[in-house]
Amino acid sequence: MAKRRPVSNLLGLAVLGLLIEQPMHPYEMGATLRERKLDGSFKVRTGSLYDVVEALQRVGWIAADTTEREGRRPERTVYSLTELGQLEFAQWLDELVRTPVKEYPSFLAAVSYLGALGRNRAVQALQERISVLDTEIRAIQASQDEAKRQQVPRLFVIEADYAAAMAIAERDWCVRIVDEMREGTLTWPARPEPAVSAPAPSGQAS
Amino acid sequence: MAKRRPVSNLLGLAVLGLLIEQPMHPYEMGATLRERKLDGSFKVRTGSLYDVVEALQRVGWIAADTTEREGRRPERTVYSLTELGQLEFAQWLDELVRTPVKEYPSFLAAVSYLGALGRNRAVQALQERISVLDTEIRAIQASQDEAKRQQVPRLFVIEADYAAAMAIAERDWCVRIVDEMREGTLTWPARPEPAVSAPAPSGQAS
DNA sequence: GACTGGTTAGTCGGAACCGACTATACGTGG
DNA sequence: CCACGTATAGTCGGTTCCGACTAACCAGTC
Repeated sequence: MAKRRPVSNLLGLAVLGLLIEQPMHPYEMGATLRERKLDGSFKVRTGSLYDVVEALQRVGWIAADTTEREGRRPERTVYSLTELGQLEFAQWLDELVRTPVKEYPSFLAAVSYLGALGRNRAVQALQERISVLDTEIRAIQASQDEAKRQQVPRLFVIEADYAAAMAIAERDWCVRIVDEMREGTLTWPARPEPAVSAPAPSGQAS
Repeated sequence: MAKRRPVSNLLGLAVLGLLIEQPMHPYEMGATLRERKLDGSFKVRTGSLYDVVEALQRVGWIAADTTEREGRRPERTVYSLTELGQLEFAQWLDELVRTPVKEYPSFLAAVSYLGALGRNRAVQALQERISVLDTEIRAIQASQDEAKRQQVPRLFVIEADYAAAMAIAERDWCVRIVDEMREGTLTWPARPEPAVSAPAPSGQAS
């Protein structure tokens, strides 16, 4: 099998992406990511940023350029992309697009135990989620409209498009489930608590 | 603000959910989760399991019951749900359903830099993803049909329903984007490399 | 001209996470 | 009847992650 990717933190991908344009020091990367709203796609944390930069340097995808210092402020180490890093960036990206990775969103976990909430509570909680999602969706769409008005090329805000599509799909699913619960299509098992699947005829507890 | 949840690992939710039915030792929890296919919703790792169980015990949501031992095999510590744990379980669940949490799926990250792949490579990679997703979707639907044939109540396999809905939405989005790229609705910026958003008329780099 | 709040830049230690490992028991085919 | 694979049950140590902290500088302002 292919050896595991040496830098797994996706923030590393963001770093490589930034360094394509120009050399930067870590703090600037963080600031730039926030400016461009990419902190909605990448979990930008100061600590992780410095760790990931070091890791990228260790494997030779980026290299420390200069270590400037203004006055007596802490040093700023500027990094730039190596040729290897450039190749690996494209490959990493390609692989991320090609191959879906198994992830564990918390709503999936919650849905797995939805039965344990009981019908009424489940319906109420789902309705609340729906209304929150609606708000989020409208916010994304508003910012998309704004981008369009400013003639930002769609490719530059395509991640918001994706985010909106997913949020809408989730909202629709919730709506469908709530409807089914209310119409009685989706029924609760006899006893409200257990989520056992097989009654297991051979008792083996003490 | 509300104090941060003392046990954040979602595997803890799964543990609580299992202990509602009956006391168990950690290894059995892992096995049971796998049997019930809940390892598709929760990231079940031996190490994490024991860590999370200890954490749950520390905060008093579960309690160590007995410490049995058969022959000279390692001890099995059996845990059971406390009353507090029962309440917290429902509350946690409720909150997870009510409130969407910001997450960072890797495809969102990839999409954020999709431009850097270049038109042709992006189209190819997306097509590959579409075909993988199609396979996954068919697999889920097959297992859903099987569950129906065995008359498993829908509530018990509802997480697969959700997973399928999300996968389909993602597939559809990818299809739409590929179409737009091919029809030329979604165009590439002049130079293929940079993903800069604002031209920033005031140069400020050294 | 000292104090306050914000920005720039980065360090550090603890918590969480997870893979690799240990060790016993069981079963079964040659 | 024993070697080998598999199931049972859990430990341990290294890496990753991240929040809280340090520390200098700047710009007002009372």
